[in-house]
Amino acid sequence: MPELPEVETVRRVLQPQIQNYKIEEIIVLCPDVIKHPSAEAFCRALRGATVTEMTRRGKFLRLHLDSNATLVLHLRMTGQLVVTPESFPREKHTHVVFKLSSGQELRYIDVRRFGGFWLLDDEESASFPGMKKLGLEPFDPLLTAEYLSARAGKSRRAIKDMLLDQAFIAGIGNIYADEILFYTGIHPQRMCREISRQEWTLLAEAIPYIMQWGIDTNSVTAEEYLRGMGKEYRNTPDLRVYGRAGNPCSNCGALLLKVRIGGRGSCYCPACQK
DNA sequence: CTAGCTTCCTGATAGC
DNA sequence: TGCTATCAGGAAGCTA
Repeated sequence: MPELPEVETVRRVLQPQIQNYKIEEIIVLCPDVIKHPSAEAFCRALRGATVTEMTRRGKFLRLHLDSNATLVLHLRMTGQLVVTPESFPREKHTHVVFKLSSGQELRYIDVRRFGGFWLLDDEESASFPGMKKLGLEPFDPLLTAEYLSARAGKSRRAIKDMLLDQAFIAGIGNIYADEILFYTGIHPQRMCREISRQEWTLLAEAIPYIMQWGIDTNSVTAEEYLRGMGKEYRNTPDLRVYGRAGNPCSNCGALLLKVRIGGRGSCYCPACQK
């Protein structure tokens, strides 16, 4: 599932391939993925618009247009966004195709169809519920031990659950939440109110560090990205705990455990994480 | 405020 | 081989 580092990778790869090109035609193969407005109005409003910039906020991607509107996209679990030559065979779960003035196609592929698009005018953008309540970006200098403990320090929620809360910090998903907690030596089930000042400081440092590490290890060329059809943008071999339950901890050799926290599988080292 | 559940969806995998 | 059951999960919406 794409989290902030993967979404950032998509942005970096695709921005040069869509920036300053016009969307000449839109083909909606599965109207379900158009969340706002209707598929018809979506196509009508987008046709002829030029993409001026591509940005990211949390796990959302935004295509800024020259028409005072923004195309917002969330990949959720299995969404993929790729730019391909027109002649490329269409993947099975291709739901939207944007024909660009470059002659290429921007395609949205999503096996589980959890993701989707919102086309918002400036007014709607400002009040868009999905983005309005997002917390700080991991790289925001305001993300300090003070911010973290002020926002979460009194909560009885598990720290793992809190890290996944997009209103707390934007962009952390299940994989990197586990990695951040392993890095800081904090047990995922610890209540936020039991987290010490020193540990909040550690978290404030680990959150941007692990996110940057994710971006760095995910780095791919446009060719590699296209070869994987927008999937091969993550280097999982380097993950320390996620998906490794039952295997020895890379730090101490103890067997990694898996528990459910807030309905999500959580891997951790019982020896390294207190 | 919070915990806990359900919903959306398909593919991979396990068990028989 | 082929069936069914289970699981994976981001985020919203709901109840208690």
